[in-house]
Amino acid sequence: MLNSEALNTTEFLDHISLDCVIFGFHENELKVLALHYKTTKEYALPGGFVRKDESLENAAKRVLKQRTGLDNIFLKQFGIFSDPARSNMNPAVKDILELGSDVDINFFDQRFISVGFYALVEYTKVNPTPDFISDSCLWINIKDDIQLLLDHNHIITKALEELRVQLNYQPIGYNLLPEKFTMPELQKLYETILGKELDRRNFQRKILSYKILDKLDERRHGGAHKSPYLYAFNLENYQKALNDGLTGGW
Amino acid sequence: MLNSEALNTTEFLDHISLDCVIFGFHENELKVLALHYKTTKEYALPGGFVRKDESLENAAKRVLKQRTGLDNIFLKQFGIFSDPARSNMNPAVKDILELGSDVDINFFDQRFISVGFYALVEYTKVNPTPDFISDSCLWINIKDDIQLLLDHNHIITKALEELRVQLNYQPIGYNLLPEKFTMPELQKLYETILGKELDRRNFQRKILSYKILDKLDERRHGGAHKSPYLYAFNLENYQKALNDGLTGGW
DNA sequence: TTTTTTTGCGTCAACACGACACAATAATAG
DNA sequence: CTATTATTGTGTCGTGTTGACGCAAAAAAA
Repeated sequence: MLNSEALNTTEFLDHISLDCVIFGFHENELKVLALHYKTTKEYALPGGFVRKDESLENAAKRVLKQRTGLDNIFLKQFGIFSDPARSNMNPAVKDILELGSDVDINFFDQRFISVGFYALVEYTKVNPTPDFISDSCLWINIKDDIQLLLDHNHIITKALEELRVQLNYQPIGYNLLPEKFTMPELQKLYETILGKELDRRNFQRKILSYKILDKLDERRHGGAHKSPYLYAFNLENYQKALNDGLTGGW
Repeated sequence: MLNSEALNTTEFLDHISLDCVIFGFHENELKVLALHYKTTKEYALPGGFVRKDESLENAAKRVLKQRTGLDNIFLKQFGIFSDPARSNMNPAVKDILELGSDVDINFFDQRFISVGFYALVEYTKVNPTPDFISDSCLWINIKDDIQLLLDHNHIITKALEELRVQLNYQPIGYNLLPEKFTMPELQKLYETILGKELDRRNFQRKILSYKILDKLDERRHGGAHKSPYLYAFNLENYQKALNDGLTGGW
């Protein structure tokens, strides 16, 4: 089961790792992609190391591609986790030891400074794929407070804080929702990220004022009650809003 | 001139460096602290490496203390610079070679992933102190477009962008201005960071609405024309605004 | 004493925001 | 087939915020 990434630790820079908080939105819940280790049965964030001729961003994209199958996803570096004690007694080392004597245990047992990235992905497009020390790759619900490896819970908390800040000066949603969606769905996404409820009518007025949505002629049928209109993001204006920011302030 | 930091390269983690963009405000100009190398005569940002038992934040604080003499200054990690090509052909290696054969040239000549921090300091309190490969430590004006080492100009640009973002959801000024200051001085600081002019009266109304300023009974005399009132930051409310954010958005 | 520039304080219309009202739907229950 | 019920589309209204600008007071310099 060992793949080439696991064996050739000499390909990687020492001391530097990265962890990805991959956010997905499904059934009105905010979820994060996690791995479940074969041996210690612990949960962990998908992570990886940096090749000696590779940028951090490319390393993160490589990890994301391997765990989700996706390219071109929204990705942002949001923090660094460098407490010297953070990787002491890393139980994942046990998982790696089980994999055989050809594994460079010295590489995995060193101190790592980990760079945190968060990614926004469309839940249904993800094909969760475990790595060589995991038996599964799965979505965990943020609200479930599942205990993760090392400081990974802390990393998720910090990623969510950054995502909330981002919500205030950038549009969000294109990466998390399907192509067509209803206004209540978009609102639920915002409410879930913010952790609080918003007024339905004021939300619609504000989000429409950004001009990043195209109202379609279609409606979503099948649900009970009045069928809502479908919307799609106007990519041109969305991209402009990403670059210029939304509210401005000064 | 070699200090212990220069000699004991084995104390440091490989591949990881940090660079500090230390902002100061003087004579209505935004400045950045830079080093001037002895041999290559190049300008560079103050930087350093991470001890094997030290967090990145503490390493940055150590560098700041050494270059400015200051403790407890505003410090924020704002980006990582990891392009594999960024430290190729580093001319600073030449500077280090000149310092003698007891220098571990292999340490300095490796690939570095550099973590960027920016700091906000009170100009007059800084005691600029060169390091062992520099003959001077000096303030350079951001507008002067002085050519710096490697990607350091790019790092400054990114730091300034982050500072501008910060301006929109956090108060700024306590770390950059003296204890007492006038409203026009505070406005000039904002205008310099933003790179645009603001309406005097609207600026005052908005900044006062944040309740982070105490208006003093003193005025600044000596300048030509009407003497402006002095203000001081209300530290309690300032700290609250730092934690809670200013405008909110959602 | 006059001039010139800056500062303190204020006004007004346009716009944005929070709270809430009401009619139109659409699946479902009777 | 009709009534029910929860949800959605649209609008209003009072309040607060913002941008643009007016004017008199002040203080050094002419």
